[in-house]
Amino acid sequence: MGKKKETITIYDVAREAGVSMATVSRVVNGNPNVKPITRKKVLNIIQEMGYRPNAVARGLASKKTTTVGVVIPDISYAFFAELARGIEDIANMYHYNIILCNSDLKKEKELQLINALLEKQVDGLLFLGGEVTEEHREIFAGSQVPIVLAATRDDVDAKRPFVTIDQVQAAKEATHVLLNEGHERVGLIGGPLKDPIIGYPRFLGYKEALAEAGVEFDEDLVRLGNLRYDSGLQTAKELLSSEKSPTALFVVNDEMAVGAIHAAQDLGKKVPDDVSIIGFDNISLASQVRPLLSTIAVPMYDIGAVAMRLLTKYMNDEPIENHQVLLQYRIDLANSTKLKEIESE
Amino acid sequence: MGKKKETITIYDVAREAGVSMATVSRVVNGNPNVKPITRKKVLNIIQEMGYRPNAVARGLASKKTTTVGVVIPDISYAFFAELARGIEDIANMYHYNIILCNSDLKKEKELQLINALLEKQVDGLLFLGGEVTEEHREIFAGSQVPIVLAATRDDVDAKRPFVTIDQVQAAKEATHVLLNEGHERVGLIGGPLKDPIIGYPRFLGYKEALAEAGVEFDEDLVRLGNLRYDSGLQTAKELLSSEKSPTALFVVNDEMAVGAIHAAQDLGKKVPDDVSIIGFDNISLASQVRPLLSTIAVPMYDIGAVAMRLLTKYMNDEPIENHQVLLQYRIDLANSTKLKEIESE
DNA sequence: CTGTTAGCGCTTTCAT
DNA sequence: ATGAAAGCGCTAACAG
Repeated sequence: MGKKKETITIYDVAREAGVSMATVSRVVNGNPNVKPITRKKVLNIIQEMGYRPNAVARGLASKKTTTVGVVIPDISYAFFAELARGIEDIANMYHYNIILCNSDLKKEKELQLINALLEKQVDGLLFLGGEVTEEHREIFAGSQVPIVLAATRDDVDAKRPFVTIDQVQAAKEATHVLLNEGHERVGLIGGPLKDPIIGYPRFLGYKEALAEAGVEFDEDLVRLGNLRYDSGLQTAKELLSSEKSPTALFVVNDEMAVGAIHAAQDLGKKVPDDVSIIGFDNISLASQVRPLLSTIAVPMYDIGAVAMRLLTKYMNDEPIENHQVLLQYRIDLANSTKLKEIESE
Repeated sequence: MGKKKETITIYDVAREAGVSMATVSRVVNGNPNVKPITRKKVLNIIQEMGYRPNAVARGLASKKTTTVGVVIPDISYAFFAELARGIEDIANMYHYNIILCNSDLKKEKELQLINALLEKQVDGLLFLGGEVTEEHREIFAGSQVPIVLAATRDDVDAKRPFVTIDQVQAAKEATHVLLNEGHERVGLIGGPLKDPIIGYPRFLGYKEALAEAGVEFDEDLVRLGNLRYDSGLQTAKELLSSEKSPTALFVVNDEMAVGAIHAAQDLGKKVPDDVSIIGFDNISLASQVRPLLSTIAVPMYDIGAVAMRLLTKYMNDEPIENHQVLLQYRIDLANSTKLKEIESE
């Protein structure tokens, strides 16, 4: 595997080309202050010798690595994979590479990963999902590099930049879609309530919508899952075969929502005739199920892209208007709900 | 965002602790040749000063970055996301970080990314998907670091390490599942035939199975898609509403296969009663559809994990038995086919 | 067990 | 337009 080949450095190129290291450096970095003929000569030697600049040495000397760290809960989860794609595309566009780390939402792992990334001298950091605790803030504060939150926010540190959507509002609107269909019993399949990013705010939106509609909150119509398909299938089965089975379900993410659709169908119920279901996220699965899932369309790719773009601005000291951005979501009514028009509040 | 803070180095720690840089370095790197009391003192100073080792400087001095490059077609594609998770988990376990790059299977982009990763002095490289061309081989050969292929292989360079499955054989077996049900017209929804990783070998497996069964290959029963759901939906609709509509379909990946299931259902056909369908990959979608999709279960996570583990062996000069590994796949018969027992050849 | 001393390969003033 | 030289922060012999 080609071991042991002596590495050829900028010094070797300089010697062969009969110029100084500085000049080779200028050529490599596209500095215009090089006579065209010199540039050509150097370029030729570089080609001949197969010289490849050492980015680590460059990083040490210039204090820039053109690498950003990305801490993400789980890349195998469709929602985050899509987000990551947005991040990487923009990073690539600005000539950055990303070091991708899965945190599984574990605080200790998050902290350890953030530290490791800072040690690697990333030029910036994107932190996704997971709660921002005091320990996070401490590390963030001690870091020299810009850090942007994506798909989450820090309610304590009011200054921390972020890119996400208004979770509570979106959840409220999703619930209203069902309430507007005239259901008496609108159930909820939620996520863990300690989860400050999904579980809690979407639960809150549900409750607020009920309150606004003057419908009493009924604990018996609520089940909490772990955001995975099986969990949606399971909890929906419970709910739909319970005594006061809801005739409409707000499920806080698509994966569980599709599970809920199948639960209903397995119980012999028609969706949306017997039970209306609305999800949240708009992952591709939402359009790969029958009936097509109505859902809150979260601009996942854009959240990643915008967050990365924001980060590049910090890294290049560009002027920034909005340090904290709430992206628009869309209510995407398909065939798992009855109403076809978007009701505004 | 905490800019401008003077960076504190190993030298500062050494001074404060009244020891040499070398000793601090030893402490930081867990070198046992340090008197416990000295270690403790240094550790305290490190803590007090909030010293964070600079991995870039370390990388330059030690010629090791504990970072590996990963070139992957598209992280937002479930198959690769799962693979990436396997890669990252093992990388993490061995204290490596991964730089993740999407290539979209574009040759030029692949080459450019590989070069960028090598410039960044990654300790190793994982290359997934995409054809390995002569230009790839040239760069690989000129590189100093180990390079392992995952989910693909190089049929020209017989020495290039890889971890994947036997695509042709698996496709053959998938087709046999359908043939064994006694169908006269077994159709194929394939991928691009120029794709040497999925499209071509799985097509080959299909043809070979027909040949073995003494069934004549009929071009009219074949459609090629782009591996995405919509494409499966579309091509299956064509095929199933054509004159000699097949009564069984081998679809070369799950996403298209689920599209095919829905196409059949949209046409009022029952799966598997009117048409049997078998997919390939076993992404989570396969178990999130009704009927549950029968498929070739590819150990995606394991391919990533094993490839990464193999790479660590190269990086640490560990002895290696198998430089090229074909992982086992499983035939996962669910409800989109009729037969419930695995037929061996 | 600890310190000294060279670099690692490149960028970056500062001269010229 | 080009060169000389001083680091960047750390590891790795080599002494002692």
